[in-house]
Amino acid sequence: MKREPKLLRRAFFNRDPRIVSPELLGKLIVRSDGRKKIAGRIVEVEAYLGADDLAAHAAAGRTARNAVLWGPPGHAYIYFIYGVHYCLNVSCLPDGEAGGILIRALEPVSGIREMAKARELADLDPTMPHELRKLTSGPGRLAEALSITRPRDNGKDMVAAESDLQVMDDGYKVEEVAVTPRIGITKSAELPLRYVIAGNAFVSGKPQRLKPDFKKQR
DNA sequence: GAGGAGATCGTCT
DNA sequence: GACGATCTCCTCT
Repeated sequence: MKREPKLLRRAFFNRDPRIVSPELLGKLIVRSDGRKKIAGRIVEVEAYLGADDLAAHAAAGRTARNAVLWGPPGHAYIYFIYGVHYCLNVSCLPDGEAGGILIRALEPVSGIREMAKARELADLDPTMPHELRKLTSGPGRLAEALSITRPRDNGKDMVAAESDLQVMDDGYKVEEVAVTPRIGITKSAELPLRYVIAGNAFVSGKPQRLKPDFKKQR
């Protein structure tokens, strides 16, 4: 099933975020740190649109802060929030049109020790599922785990071969996508623009109660 | 287990 | 000068 990860093409992101979001689930975010690869599988995203979407940073028009959202597709838009956290988005749509996808949660795939160190959870036990969740189950958490910051990564091309922050496809197939309203916003809060891999344990928020018929996934 | 508050700063009004 | 696409810790039940 899975194969050697391949870089996504820019054309993948040159579409409406609502189209790209569900397809982005199951792909890998890969941080190259020297020889080390730190990777996580995308299990939760939110689409943010342009002027019509009041919750989007692009809604107020183009500013120095959100310029990446208006630029070419496949680039990293990193913003700083609550004076504490960074969050990672990938720009969508062609140069001149605003749109992006917030990466809200990852399932750790490789470099778990490095993630734990970056999160200052050095004594975390990677064999305990509820401990692993603390690494990347939330936008602020995953940015910290991958050492993503605005000064370092904003505007970075995520589909360039030489980039140290990339989006890749290893052939993983998502079985079921669930769609819900977005989290933590007040404007346009009713729009169903949050996409998650149904039943995945690394989705942010309170751990989902597993249904009795839930088949443990591999 | 649930709920609330504090942290802390860039960005825009 | 206000506030935000969040997380953690603390208190109360």
